[in-house]
Amino acid sequence: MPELPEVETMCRGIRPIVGGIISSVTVPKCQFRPIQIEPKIRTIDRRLAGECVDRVSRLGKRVVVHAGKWRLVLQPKMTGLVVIDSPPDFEHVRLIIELMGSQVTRMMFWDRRGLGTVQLVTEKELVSKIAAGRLGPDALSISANDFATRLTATRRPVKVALLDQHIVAGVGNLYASEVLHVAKINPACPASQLSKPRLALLHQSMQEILTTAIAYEGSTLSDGAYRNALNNPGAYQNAHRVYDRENQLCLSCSKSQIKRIVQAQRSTFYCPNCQRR
DNA sequence: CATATGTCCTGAGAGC
DNA sequence: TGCTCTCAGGACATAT
Repeated sequence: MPELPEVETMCRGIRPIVGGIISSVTVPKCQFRPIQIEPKIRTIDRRLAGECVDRVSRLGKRVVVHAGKWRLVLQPKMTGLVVIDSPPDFEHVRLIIELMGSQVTRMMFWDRRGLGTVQLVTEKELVSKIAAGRLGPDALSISANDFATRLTATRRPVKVALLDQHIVAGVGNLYASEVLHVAKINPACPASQLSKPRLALLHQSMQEILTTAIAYEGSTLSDGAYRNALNNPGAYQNAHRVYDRENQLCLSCSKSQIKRIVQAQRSTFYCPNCQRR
């Protein structure tokens, strides 16, 4: 479940490709259903071959590789990884970029479940097709005021609102639970009913947790799927206070057990004592 | 328009 | 042991 911290770690991990000249972009033979790639791989290869990788950036939960006028947009979704040279295995490698003249000569998109996508677009299309109307401001840089305005515009439960990328981009299921626990806010509380001080605290908790999780290189869960670009696990899972801790004692109050509920068909974990309505 | 639900996919783990 | 079933959730499509 790569979310903002995991995707940011991937971006940082593949930065050594910057300065390299792309020699080829290919899809390896694969026993699984191919992932969604737009346009056809042959077109992508033709357009990118010979282009220099100028920069790598993150757009919400997507990795963007800048090469000349082109933007290669990699969306890991559930189990996708962007790695330099050491994927967890080779059977789930979905895309290979070969490079010349950079510190590293290969970058791969690996995806076990194959829900991830790859798109090649121009800067203009990056905005019109992907960012505009689909992605709110980035969770790391959104101001407290903007965050409060956007979040309180919906009556949905605050946990569900945090997952909506139109409102704020980058928060996913795991960090939404973590952030609400630190801010001591009940996940079922309608976003529109949050008080000013609570919104300010939520904003602060969100940015603190995401920043810390980046420093820890993200969370690797029990399935072990998430890895950084060098195939090493993250460390933030050791700092989780509620996620995947159902029936375990709350680390803050030591009085209640962590509860799991389902909201919008996703698990939410919270402490009924610390996060009262 | 706002909100809710269904869908895609593979592999891990539960239960029999 | 080996089978079948359920579940994990990001983001979009479709329904209400």
